[in-house]
Amino acid sequence: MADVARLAGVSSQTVSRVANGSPGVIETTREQVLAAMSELGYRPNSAARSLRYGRFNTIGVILFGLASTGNSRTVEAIATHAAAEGYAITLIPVGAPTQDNVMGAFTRMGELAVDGVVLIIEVHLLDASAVAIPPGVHVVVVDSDAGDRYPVVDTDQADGARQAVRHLLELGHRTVRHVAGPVESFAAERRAGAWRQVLEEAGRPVLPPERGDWSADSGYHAGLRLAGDPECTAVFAANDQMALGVLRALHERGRRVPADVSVVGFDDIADAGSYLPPLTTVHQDFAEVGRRCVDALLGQIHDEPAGPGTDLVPTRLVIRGSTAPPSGTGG
Amino acid sequence: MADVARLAGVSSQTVSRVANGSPGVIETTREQVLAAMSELGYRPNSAARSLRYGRFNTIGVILFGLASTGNSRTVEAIATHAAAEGYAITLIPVGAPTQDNVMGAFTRMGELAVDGVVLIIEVHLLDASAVAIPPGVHVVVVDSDAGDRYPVVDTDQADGARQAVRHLLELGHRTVRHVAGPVESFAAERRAGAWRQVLEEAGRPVLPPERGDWSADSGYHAGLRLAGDPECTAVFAANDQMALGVLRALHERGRRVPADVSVVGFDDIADAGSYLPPLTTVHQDFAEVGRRCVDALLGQIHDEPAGPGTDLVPTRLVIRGSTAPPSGTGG
DNA sequence: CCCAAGGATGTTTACGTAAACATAGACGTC
DNA sequence: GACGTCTATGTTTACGTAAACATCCTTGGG
Repeated sequence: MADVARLAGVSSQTVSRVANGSPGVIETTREQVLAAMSELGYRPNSAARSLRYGRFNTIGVILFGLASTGNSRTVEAIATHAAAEGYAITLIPVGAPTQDNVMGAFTRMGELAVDGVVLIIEVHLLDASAVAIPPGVHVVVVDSDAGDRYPVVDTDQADGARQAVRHLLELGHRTVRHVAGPVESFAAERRAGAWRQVLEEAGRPVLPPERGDWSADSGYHAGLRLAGDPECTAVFAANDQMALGVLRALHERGRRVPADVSVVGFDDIADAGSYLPPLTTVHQDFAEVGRRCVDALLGQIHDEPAGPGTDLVPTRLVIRGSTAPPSGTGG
Repeated sequence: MADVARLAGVSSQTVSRVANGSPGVIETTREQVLAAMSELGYRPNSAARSLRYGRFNTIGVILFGLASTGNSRTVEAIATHAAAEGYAITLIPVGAPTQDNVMGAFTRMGELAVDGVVLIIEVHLLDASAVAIPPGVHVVVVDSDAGDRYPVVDTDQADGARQAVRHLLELGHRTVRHVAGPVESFAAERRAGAWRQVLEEAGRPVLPPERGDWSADSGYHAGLRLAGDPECTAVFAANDQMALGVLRALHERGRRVPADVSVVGFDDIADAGSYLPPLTTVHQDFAEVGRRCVDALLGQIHDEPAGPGTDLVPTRLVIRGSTAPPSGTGG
């Protein structure tokens, strides 16, 4: 900056004014400064700016991985929306969901140049770790039941699951089997809970859910078990990838979808419409989740008080070709 | 920091020494300082540190979106590996692959607190934009033909495609149809080029490729066109999602896979093994790509000279259930 | 023609940290 | 016991920026 000032024959303060578009710089001077800036390839030092302003204009995102569809799409939405607001995104990956790793992430985050953090990890892991979120760091949590302690933004998991199960019951299925996600996942538990609740309210039998790990492969193995049960005519899988595995298992065992068995997924990932058959599933608006996260965080950063509470983004059932009334045998 | 020093009864320099683990601090003093630090909840200001050191310990990643499987997995690998090296990742999303947007991303990057950048965007867009990478910012490019100007890390697209096409020819197919990715994509062009080359070398007819946009839906439409051609017995899709669409189209048109038509994909995404039938595909090692990006970038940052050149990560054909010799009719 | 007002620009200072240098005390050696 | 040496700690300074304040010049009115 000093070099630019020297070359342009002005003071560094004037350079600063030009760089920030402050008023009070005459046109000819501004042009000289701009010329000097481009000649020297000057670019402002953001570290010095941050030091001066006390802000980083950066949001941290702590997560376990981008592998899961939901995470990567939420992160993308956060990044896009934050960029529009002049904020950058710093990714803080946590290797495996262990206590040590979560602790490590928070330690690192403490040293990180962020004004706020979006947590896309299970908060009970946070509680288990003896690490508190550093005071002064603003937080928004995604996919969690921590609404009593933090501002939470989440898809309305329960309502989505209810729509899925009700759809199957309305088609005439006697009951609905469930392929659940891992117990550690709050979203998985919410979906399973809503599934159970709808069945109980309707007075239908509730068979124990199969348990998967979100992967298509785990869905396949769950599907093989379900395919062995001739009574099973409707399956609600906790995500689309497990639903894909279920479809494969049913196909291999000669059970037609949807003629013999109906299948519903959750997420509405881009590929779901191309499955065999195209998958009926619950659409999640990941972009909206990301957007609300950023808005909530920026609100906090800009000193708007933000207490705990849960902000639920609605879901919508997308009916495709994997669901139909049960065939004659069932009723 | 001054407060900590005052509370511990030492100078700020001693606090700094404790914070950085520098030698020359006696044990009792260190403990006093640590006690004061935790009492006051002190955490170092990374902006000041960056200003002092002239480094940010941060790597920027510029990309179009996380939607594509490859991108999100590469980014995840970059983030993980960078974290292990003490670097954070800043995500710089570019809305759409337009010249303006790319320019904007680079302008923002110029102001960003990064020591280096991984570019996961087509470099010809960069060239088209009248924006140069700011001098002093180190760059590594992924998925590009810019090996003559920048260090490039990439999957060995051509070899992967060759393996796929040769596999189909070796099974006895007369020729292989191709569902290509968008023309703007270097990876798509590389795969298409290798497909054509193998066919020409083998003296087989080269029919015009179908063109998709990576999505399963575009693969579906391409597949519908191919399904209408009874001569078509083997399809090489430029990615797994388009292959999924092709599978669906063939299924709808009553062409069995692999009995009537063999299909090969590219990427080996997690779900590929659960398609109907499980997809034969080319495995890409995204984690390795990410790792090499970080290594190359850190090498540059640490003043190891790094000229242009392309670092290719090998691929591997994964044979599953979607390929077989052509049925009697073909020969 | 002089002075007040206001706009353009320069000067000083502080942000939080750590390197470089300075100091002061302890210890060993002859 | 005096001197050099080493260790623990303190003091000064600079990193690049922008707010706050100071200065200078122009302009217009009396």
